[in-house]
Amino acid sequence: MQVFNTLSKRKEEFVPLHPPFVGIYVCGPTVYDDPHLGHGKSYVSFDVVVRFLRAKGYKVRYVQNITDVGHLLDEDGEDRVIKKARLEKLEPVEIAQKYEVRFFRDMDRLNCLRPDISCRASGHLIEMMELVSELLKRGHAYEVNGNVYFDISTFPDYGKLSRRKVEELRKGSRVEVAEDKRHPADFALWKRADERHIMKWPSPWGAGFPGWHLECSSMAMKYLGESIDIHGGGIDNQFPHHECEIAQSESATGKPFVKYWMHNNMVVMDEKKMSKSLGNFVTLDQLFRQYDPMTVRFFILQGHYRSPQEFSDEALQAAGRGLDRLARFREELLSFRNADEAVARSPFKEHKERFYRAMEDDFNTAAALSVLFDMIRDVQEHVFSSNNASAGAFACAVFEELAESILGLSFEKTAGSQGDDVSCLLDYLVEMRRMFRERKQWELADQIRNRLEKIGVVVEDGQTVSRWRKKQS
RNA sequence: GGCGGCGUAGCCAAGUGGCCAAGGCAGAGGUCUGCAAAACCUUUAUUCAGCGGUUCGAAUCCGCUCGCCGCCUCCA
Repeated sequence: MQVFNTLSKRKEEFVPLHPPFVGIYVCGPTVYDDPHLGHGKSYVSFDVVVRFLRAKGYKVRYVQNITDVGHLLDEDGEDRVIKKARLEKLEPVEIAQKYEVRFFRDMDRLNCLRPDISCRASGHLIEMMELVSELLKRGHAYEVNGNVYFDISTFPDYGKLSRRKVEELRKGSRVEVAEDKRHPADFALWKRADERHIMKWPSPWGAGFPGWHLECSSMAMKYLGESIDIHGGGIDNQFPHHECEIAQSESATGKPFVKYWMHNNMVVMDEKKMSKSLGNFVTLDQLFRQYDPMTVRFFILQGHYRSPQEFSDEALQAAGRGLDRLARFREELLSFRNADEAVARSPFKEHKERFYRAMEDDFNTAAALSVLFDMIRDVQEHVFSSNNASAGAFACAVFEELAESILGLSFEKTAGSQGDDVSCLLDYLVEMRRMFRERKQWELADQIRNRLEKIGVVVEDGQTVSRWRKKQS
C-alpha cells in the first residue's frame, strides 16, 4: 500500500512501526465555533483512512485532540475561546463544551467513526509542562520573564517538513517578533499570563498557558508512543504547527516523531480557501439543512484528499443525484442479500480488487467510487436481467463492504422519514393515488402527485408499487 | 520576497510515459410508462491553459509564457 508522505514528498510503501498495530493522530478542532465544510473534508478523509486500514486488517488506534485551551489571537494574549466566551457571555469552558458537542454531532451525521481517544488539551497540562521541563533540561529551550521558548538553533532539522530555511523565515514575516526571543523563529512552549487572562495554570515558570504546538506533541506521545505511524492534519497546519511539533518532540526524545505525515488539502469557495478567518465558509449545520449529510460525504469522497476541492451548489446537487442512484441500486440489490453466495462465480471479485487497488494507491476515493458505479452496470447485466441469485448475493456483500464499511456511506433512512405521522399520511396519499390510477381517473391521480411535488415530495410509480421520497435540495 | 501547488468536457473530478483520456452531474437519442418520474441502454473531450523541447511514444518528463491558489499570523 502506498501512502504519500509529506516528509519525503512522495508515495511510500506503508509499513507500520509495529505491525499489525497502527497509531494515527489527527489534529482536531479548536472548539470555539461550528465546524464548516473544510472540517468535514478533513475528518471524512481521515475517517476513510482509518476505515480502510482496519479493512486491511490493521489494529488501528485513532487519536484526535480537542483544542479547548485556545491559541494566541493577538498581542493582548486573548485567545479565540476566551474571545468567544466574552461574545456569548459564557465561561470559556462552556464555550469549549458547547462546540465540542456540536463538532461531534456534525461528525456523527457525516458518519465519521469516533476517534478511539478524543483528548482535550485542558486535561493534559501536566504532560505539557513535563515536556517543557524536559526540553529545558536538555537545553532546547530557555526561559525569559515567565515565557519559555524553544531554541530553534538547537534543532538543525527545523524546516524539514515544510522545506523552509530558517534564514528565509524572517523576511516574509508579517507579525511582530516578541522582543524576548533569542531568534525570531523561536516559538513559545509556555506563555506568561497576566491577571486579565482567564484560562491560565500555575507552572514552574509562573501562571500561564501552553504554547500552541505543545498539546499535539504531548498527547500524541502519551497515547501512541514516542514514535507514531501516521500524523494527519490540514495542509495549512504543515507550517508552522507540524514543523514545531517535530522540533519539540524529537528534541525531547531523540527519536523520530512521525513516520508518515499526511496532509489533506482545502475546500475552495469563491476561488479562495474556505476558512473562518476569511469569512467565506459554510457550516456543516447550514449545509445539512439543504443537503443530506451523506450527500456531503459523497461530495468529499469524489475528490482526492490531497487535492483542493471546489465547493458550489451545483457540485453538491450533482453529488446528491449520484448518491441517489447508488442508494436506489443498493435497495434493489438488497433483495439478494440472503441468497447463497458460497457458489458465486461472479465478476464482482474484480470490482473488489479494483476498488482495493484504488484505495491502496494513497486512498484514491474518487477512483474507488467510480468502481461502485461500474458495478451498477455490471450487476444490471449479471444479476438483475438474469436473476442470478448467487451472483447477486455476492455483489450485495461486496457493495456493503466497499460502500458502507470502507467509504462509510450510510443508506439507512434518516430519522423522521419513517414511521412518523407525516410518513403515514404520505403513504396513505400514495395509496389513494394508486386507487385512482386503477380506475383510470388520471386527473385526480395527477393532482395528488402535483400537490405533493409542491411540498417537495416526489412520487414514483414502479412496476408493482408506488413510492414517495423527499426531494433533495 | 521565500517555499509549495494547480490549470483535464457545460459543472465536479480521477489519471503523472504507451490499449479508444476513469467516474458522477448536466445534455442528446432510445426502452419502459396513461402521462410523468425513476430505472436501464446508447451517446457526448482526435484532446488535457499556451508555446517549444526530450522520447519510437507525453495530459503525464524538461524549459518558457499566461492565469490561479496555499503557506510564511490562528486555521481542517
